[in-house]
Amino acid sequence: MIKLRDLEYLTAIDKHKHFGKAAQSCFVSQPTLSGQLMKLEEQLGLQLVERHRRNVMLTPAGDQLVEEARKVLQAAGQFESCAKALLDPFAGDLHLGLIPTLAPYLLPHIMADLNTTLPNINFFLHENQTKVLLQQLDEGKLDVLILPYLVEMEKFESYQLFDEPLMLATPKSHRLANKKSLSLADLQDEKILTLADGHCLKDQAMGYCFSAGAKEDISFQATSLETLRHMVASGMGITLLPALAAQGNLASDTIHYGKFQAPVPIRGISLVIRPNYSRMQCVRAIVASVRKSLSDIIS
Amino acid sequence: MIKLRDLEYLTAIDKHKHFGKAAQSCFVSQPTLSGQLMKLEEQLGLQLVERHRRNVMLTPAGDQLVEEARKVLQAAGQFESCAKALLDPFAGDLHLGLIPTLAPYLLPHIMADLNTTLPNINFFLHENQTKVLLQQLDEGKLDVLILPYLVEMEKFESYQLFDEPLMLATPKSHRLANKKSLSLADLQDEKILTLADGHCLKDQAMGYCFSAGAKEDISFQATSLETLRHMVASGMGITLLPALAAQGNLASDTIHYGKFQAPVPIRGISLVIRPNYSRMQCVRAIVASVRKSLSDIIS
DNA sequence: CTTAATCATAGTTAAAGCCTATCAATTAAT
DNA sequence: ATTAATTGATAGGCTTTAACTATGATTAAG
Repeated sequence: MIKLRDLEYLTAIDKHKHFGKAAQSCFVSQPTLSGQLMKLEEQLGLQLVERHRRNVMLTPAGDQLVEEARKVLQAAGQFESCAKALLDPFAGDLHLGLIPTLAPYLLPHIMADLNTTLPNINFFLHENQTKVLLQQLDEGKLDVLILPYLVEMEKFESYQLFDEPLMLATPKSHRLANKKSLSLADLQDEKILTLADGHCLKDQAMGYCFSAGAKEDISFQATSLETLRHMVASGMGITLLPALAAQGNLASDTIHYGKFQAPVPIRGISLVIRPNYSRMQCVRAIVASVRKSLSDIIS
Repeated sequence: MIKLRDLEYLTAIDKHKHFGKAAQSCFVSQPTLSGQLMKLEEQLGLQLVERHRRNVMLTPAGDQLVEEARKVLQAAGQFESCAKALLDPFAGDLHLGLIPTLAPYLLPHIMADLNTTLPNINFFLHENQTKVLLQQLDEGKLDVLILPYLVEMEKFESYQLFDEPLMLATPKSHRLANKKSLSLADLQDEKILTLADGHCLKDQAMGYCFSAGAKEDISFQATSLETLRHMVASGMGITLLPALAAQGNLASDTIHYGKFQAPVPIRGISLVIRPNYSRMQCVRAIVASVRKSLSDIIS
């Protein structure tokens, strides 16, 4: 295998037409350059340089190969400068995965600061259900997930970002809408509207509801939080909504969002990465930025 | 300095996503590849590979650098295949220098066989006076000269090709035109037309003439053999012409070309190269070809 | 719980690259 | 003409490094 150093020696000889000077320009001794060049010639099986006492010149073969050598060295230089540019840990593309019940309500609160804090990171946003996101994270298609933490993620590395309370969304006219102090126990025997299977919010919300003695309304399953919200607004039932979704879009005339007393049902939003993920500095910056952005909103 | 082998390891990892298989494809042991790759990462200061037990993947930086690495390796491959192509000693460009009093009369006799014998050599022909040719040979602008040998060429390497007799060119009406047996002594007291200074033929021809007791006609100097020939044809005098020039273009009605008896004046045509010239096999083939071509013509 | 797979580590060896010192050949100068 | 300087090649020794084998640690799967 050709060595890049040898190509440097060759181009140096071409430039200086003088072994001593060429060696100096390569910061090696003259015998070193002389020897390496001879080895290269032997390896290629052809003479590259005509040696004369007073006068060194390249053979036609040497001339052609110097051209090729320059191309190789240029490519190598590009490799190195590319590596140098990549050295900035706070630059490059970053694929962020979020779940549908979080993305549209969270992103408006965090992207501004993320883009300010990490101006050289290009964020690509991917919205998918937890299972898909984990798969893609594992495959390397995604770099970072932001979603509710589940035990099945223990093989990954995760950072707690914030706890998002779940609120009770009811029609204004509902008996629970005007209750002074609301607790999970109040849900007993209520029928709860839910999202479709696959949304982790459904499992979490229904977990709380079941333990409170409420039941799932199996007559309909919403495919998104917004349809769910519309169903509540049109009086078809009540449901648990994440605080960010409740806060953002009030639909205030028709829906009442009730805060629970302690113990408040929550979902713990975490940032998840592969263990050994290469851009930890970047991850830490994201964690800090999101926590900061959320500290003002979740009180 | 980056090493090409490391780039191969990197691309192999990208291809196989598996250290063992990648190592196998590079014909090294897995620890070797593992270690070299780690060194490369350390050297660049950035992580290229995410290592997991079950799953190896490139970091975004690694992904980009694999692209660069491929370009470098491709350039290196081109270098090597170019060297391979140059391995054929009977291929490539060859710059041949000749003097004006020889080129137009010799080339028609030798080029056909040269092109047949060395089909992959591209001959570039350069016509100049001896002094210029020697300078250009020394500078490497020319590879091979074909010209009359002079002692000042002893620092070069030379191969005798053939002896070209000099003939006496006279008008048909000249007293020497019809002489049965012609010798140099017959030139005594004749005035000889000559070429301009700088043409080595002038010096050689006049050397013979002077020692025979002839004189130079200083009233005019021809800039080429053809003008010289025309001057003879128009009766302005006599001159010595090289046999090849006499043979080719007879101008037979008006000029008589006389052969000298022994000692025949000649110029010894040699092939001259730099000592240590790299393409000796090619040179030997040229020498053989020219000698063969000329053996039929100079008898 | 054990087995297999996979990447990292440790220790060793062989080769390669580099250095200093010196030689040989040539040119330039006294 | 002899000496001094230049220049590329050679010799011998040192250091680095790339390679190997053997082994360890961790995880996934049977």
